[in-house]
Amino acid sequence: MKMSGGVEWALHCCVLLSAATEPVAAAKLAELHDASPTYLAKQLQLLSRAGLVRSAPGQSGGYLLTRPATEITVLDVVEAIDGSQPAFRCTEVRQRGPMAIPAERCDTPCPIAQVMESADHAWRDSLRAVTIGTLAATVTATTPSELLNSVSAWLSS
Amino acid sequence: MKMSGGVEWALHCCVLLSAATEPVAAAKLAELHDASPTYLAKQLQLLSRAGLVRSAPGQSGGYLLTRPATEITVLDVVEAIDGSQPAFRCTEVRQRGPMAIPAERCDTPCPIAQVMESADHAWRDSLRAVTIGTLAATVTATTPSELLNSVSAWLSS
DNA sequence: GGGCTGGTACTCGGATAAGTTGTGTCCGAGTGCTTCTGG
DNA sequence: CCAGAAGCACTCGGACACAACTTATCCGAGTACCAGCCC
Repeated sequence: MKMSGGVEWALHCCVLLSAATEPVAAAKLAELHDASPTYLAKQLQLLSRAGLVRSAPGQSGGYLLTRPATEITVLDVVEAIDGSQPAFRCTEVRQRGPMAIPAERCDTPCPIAQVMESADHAWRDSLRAVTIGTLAATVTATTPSELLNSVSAWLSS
Repeated sequence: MKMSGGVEWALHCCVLLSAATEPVAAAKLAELHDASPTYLAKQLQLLSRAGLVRSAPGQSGGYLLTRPATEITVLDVVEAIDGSQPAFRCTEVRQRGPMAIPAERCDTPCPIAQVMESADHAWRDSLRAVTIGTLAATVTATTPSELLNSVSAWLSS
């Protein structure tokens, strides 16, 4: 039960991109977060496939959000990186072994799977309630403005 | 983001053990669930270490629940098998890279970690709300009594 | 006949190998900027 | 001086190795039951 480590980097990138007006190259994002440039590039490609960011090729290219940050939920990013499949997958143990229950008598779903699905929904709802915009607002509120300015200045360099 | 497959087997075993009065051997549980005997044995050992089940050695030994099924939550089983660590672990990206924020200025927790922790709590709360007893009651209510009887008869054989 | 002792067969427990998924990396295709040349 | 086109440097994109973890397995230690023996 371990989430991909790339999720954290992807979220940080999205928060940063929400404050950027020009495309930011993957290499810059990687250097800023002290991450593997090539590996973070892979995560950005996943975000691009999910339609959350748009890549701008060329010399002064990079990545940019496709939507306003307030319309991108944390769940969107998590599912883009980590996949949208639930953590628990019922293998229908009931229908296996010497005491197997025939499939036609399994009209009700396995209660274990139900519990897991319910928990998964609760988790996803919690992540869906927060947007990248919310995160960015919290960051700007709790970080000294001088630091924010130095970061944007570093990005332009 | 994938949970250990052993969780499902462990939960099924606990539900079955909640209805057992005599110790049930790991080999029987494995055969009933059509699982690897040795691998399921490992899961049972994890449950034993967590104090959820008690092993009875000897010729007619096996496993038995240590507490009433109504006092064992699904979360207990999940954490016993899959570990109690949260799926997301904050690596404090803020304190890394050229624009690192000094640790002494990080008085507020990373908002990303906060969101993830909140979602994790929601997930755990959902799993904690259901006990093995609840699951067992659902199973007995939705399964024909003849099948339940044949299972207990098979266990005694 | 009852109690004790030794043997045995069964159980669990930890230490030990393969498969699969994440992690990290590399090089090729494509595009926008720059510069040089010609009018 | 301006327009056009070629060159170039930078970008992203997908295909390729490495590592960690989950999965699966084996063999050894320990214990309750059972049979035999002694009292």
